[in-house]
Amino acid sequence: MVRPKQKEQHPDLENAIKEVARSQMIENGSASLSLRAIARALKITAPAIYNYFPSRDDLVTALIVDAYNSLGDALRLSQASLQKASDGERVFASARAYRNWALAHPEEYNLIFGTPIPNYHAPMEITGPAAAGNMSVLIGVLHNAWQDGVLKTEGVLRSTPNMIQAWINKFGYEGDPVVVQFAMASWSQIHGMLSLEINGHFAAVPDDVDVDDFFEVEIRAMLTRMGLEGE
Amino acid sequence: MVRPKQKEQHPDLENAIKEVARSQMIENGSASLSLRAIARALKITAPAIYNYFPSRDDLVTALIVDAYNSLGDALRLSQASLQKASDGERVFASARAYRNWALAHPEEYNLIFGTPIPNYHAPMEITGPAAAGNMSVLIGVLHNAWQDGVLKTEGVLRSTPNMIQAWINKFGYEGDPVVVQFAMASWSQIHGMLSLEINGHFAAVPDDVDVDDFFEVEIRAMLTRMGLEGE
DNA sequence: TGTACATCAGTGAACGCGCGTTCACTGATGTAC
DNA sequence: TGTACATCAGTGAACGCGCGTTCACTGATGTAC
Repeated sequence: MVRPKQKEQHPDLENAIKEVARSQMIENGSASLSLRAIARALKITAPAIYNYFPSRDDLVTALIVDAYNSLGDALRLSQASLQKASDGERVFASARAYRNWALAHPEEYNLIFGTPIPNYHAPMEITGPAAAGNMSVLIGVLHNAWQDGVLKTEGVLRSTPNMIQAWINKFGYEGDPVVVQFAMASWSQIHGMLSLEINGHFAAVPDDVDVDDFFEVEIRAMLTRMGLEGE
Repeated sequence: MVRPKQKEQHPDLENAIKEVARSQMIENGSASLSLRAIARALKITAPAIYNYFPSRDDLVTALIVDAYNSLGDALRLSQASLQKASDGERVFASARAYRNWALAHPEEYNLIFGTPIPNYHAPMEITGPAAAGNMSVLIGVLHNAWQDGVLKTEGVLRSTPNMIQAWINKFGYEGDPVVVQFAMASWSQIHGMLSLEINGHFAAVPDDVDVDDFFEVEIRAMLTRMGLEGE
């Protein structure tokens, strides 16, 4: 067999590897990601991948970081076009962007937030900041609302500092801790709905169900709680 | 090597297999469950397992059903001792029971609600009813509150029927659909917090964080929304 | 009570498979002259 | 412009491993007489 010309079939093999890895995660789940299967799909041999990633785990880490950044981009993009919008609209937009990203990239969403991959341990010094970056977008939006004085901070049940303060100590935030609390709460709620939706727990037949409206209603209720009515 | 006396080392091998499977899931994650590893731990040979489970998938299915039932037992147990409690207290108790079960059985929780195991497809006719059974406990608690007339049903944002009605059509419920909506919403919120907590997303150092109070506050806010104040 | 026998849970070898990773290599490419 | 050469991306064989599953078997057990 004639050897194919180098760099012609795959002008950017590193990204091609990640692309194929992503599409194989969609088919078989992220836990069964295989270097040999990726190589087969790209019509190269498995050892060639080692020119780009030192090991399978490094490829997984790269995919995780990409996923965090991709989600972060989507969140930031949702805010970019809303300079004149109300704070409530901004929160709503970020929630929708979060969901739309997750629905468009379910396997990457599970890769980040789902059951950890067996025998893989994410290096916290790499994935930690990437994760916190996304959290910061949500906190930022709520922080704006707080600065605008529209966030409901009085008569609100507050967590004792445990978890909230731990986050602040680690990643830093100057402002009312209730902003972080609300961010965590909103995140939890959004994640809960998405996790159940993506993995088909809202109905016996996964494709049978339209969750859009349920999501909208729940986000609206969340906004009400935070004093950010309407849109 | 002398053959060990049958039925002496493992008087109930079927359950021993499931026990070992559960403990191996805790160590390595449910996705890497292996018949050979289970056999090794039990000091039997792998084919012996086939006397109890026709295939690996059937073992997984049995574990899933067990997990659903175990969770369901915990939920029902939380209600059994509360005959004279308020509706709010009952909802609170079920939420706490849900969380306590999940924290005590994180890998089983992920097995049920986390990323699906690669190359395994749950038979819906078996796992569907098991899942719905647990949902019914939560619906039942809220249904009681509704019958008592304390559930907030006026001025509440309601989902258009899509998803809620699909559930009702499938599993049946006679009463205000808002009860099912609230059940789904509460479930989502609880699941969101637990999924993030169990998989270590609330802090860079998983064991560093006490989520108890955060959980309590969020459940309280949820109760407020549903009109089920106090405890 | 003692003996012959059927049962069937568990064995051990084997099947075909896919995996991550290593290694010496090769040959297309781009560069230096 | 043409030629010699260094580079290094990708190859192909091999490593040791674990997996689910099948199969004919064996021998401890409990039962029937």
